[in-house]
Amino acid sequence: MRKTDTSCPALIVLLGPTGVGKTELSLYLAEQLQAEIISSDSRQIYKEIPIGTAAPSKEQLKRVRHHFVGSLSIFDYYNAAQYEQDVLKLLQESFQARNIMLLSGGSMMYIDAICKGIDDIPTVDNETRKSVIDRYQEKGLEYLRSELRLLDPEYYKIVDPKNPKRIMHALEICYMTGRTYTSFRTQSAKARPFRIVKIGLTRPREELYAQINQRVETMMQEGLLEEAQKVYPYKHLNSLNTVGYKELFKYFDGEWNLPFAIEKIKQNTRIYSRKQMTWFKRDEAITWFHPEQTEDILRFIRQRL
RNA sequence: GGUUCCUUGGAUGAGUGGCUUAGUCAGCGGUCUGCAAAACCGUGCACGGCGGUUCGAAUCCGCCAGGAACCU
Repeated sequence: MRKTDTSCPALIVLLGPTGVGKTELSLYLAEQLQAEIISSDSRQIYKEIPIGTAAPSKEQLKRVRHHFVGSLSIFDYYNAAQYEQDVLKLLQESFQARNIMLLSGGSMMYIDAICKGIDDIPTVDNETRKSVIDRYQEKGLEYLRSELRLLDPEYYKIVDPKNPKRIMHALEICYMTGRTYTSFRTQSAKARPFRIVKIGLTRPREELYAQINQRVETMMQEGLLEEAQKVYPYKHLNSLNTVGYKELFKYFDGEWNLPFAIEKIKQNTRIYSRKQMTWFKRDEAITWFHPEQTEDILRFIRQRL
């Protein structure tokens, strides 16, 4: 019954750790399925850093229409909730002309934002953000915790007590809205007006690591160093708190030599890929394939359309 | 040839005669609802070799091996 329900459009989600081979496969699938690609990559979205984020090349972008690749500047503020809104809006329009779209990427939280939704929490304004950061720096984590215990005892009980980011965010919301952070948390997935088919790409660890190491070498040949040099003056930006850049910034700072920095890029990319797998593993809706099983994947998708 | 010093887990690096033996990084596992390629948590692995002293040594002594500095 479900497989013949063509009235409901489908979003194919192609996910997996960095370097596993999503980009190439996504092009093939999109062509076969006549779909457009929505990138779900929190860094490829910035136009100034295509090399180090392994964004699709100009040629690849020509083959299939892409969205959210190079569409922002590193100076823009962006987050998963905005991404959710933007993609939902795009999907609504796209599904009028076609029945299938392909979401491809590895940013765990961005993918979940589309598939499950994010709670409706107001965006934190700059003053609030700054004041909370200041308090943290002046008075420390312990102080923030005691504040949270007062303002939102319920969240205080479950929050990771050593993670400043989580505590600060909860406080930002409390200060800004005068309500508890808990009151915004629904902890439930939102319904979507389209079907979601999740395909995970994976490969044996040695294989993935070899691929990652190789890709870093390629990036260097393609000019990663120059690209990093250009954005070096803005290294404090969150968008540049990114593997491949933060290591080269240390090289520019004179802290590391270049070969060491390159090794670190490889290592940190491997670490990142592992974290991605940790996140994806618990999602039982994902069907896993090796990236070379292209025909199996295509068949799998078609069975569900 | 002589004198002195060093030798700790994959890397780095503290340390004390016993109180199960640091820390950091990597490795491995995990958390995750607003900067997420972020932030955070958990965890295996050792005291160069052989003897001796001692109730007990990685910590003291001897010899051996490897390394460093200085002297003739």
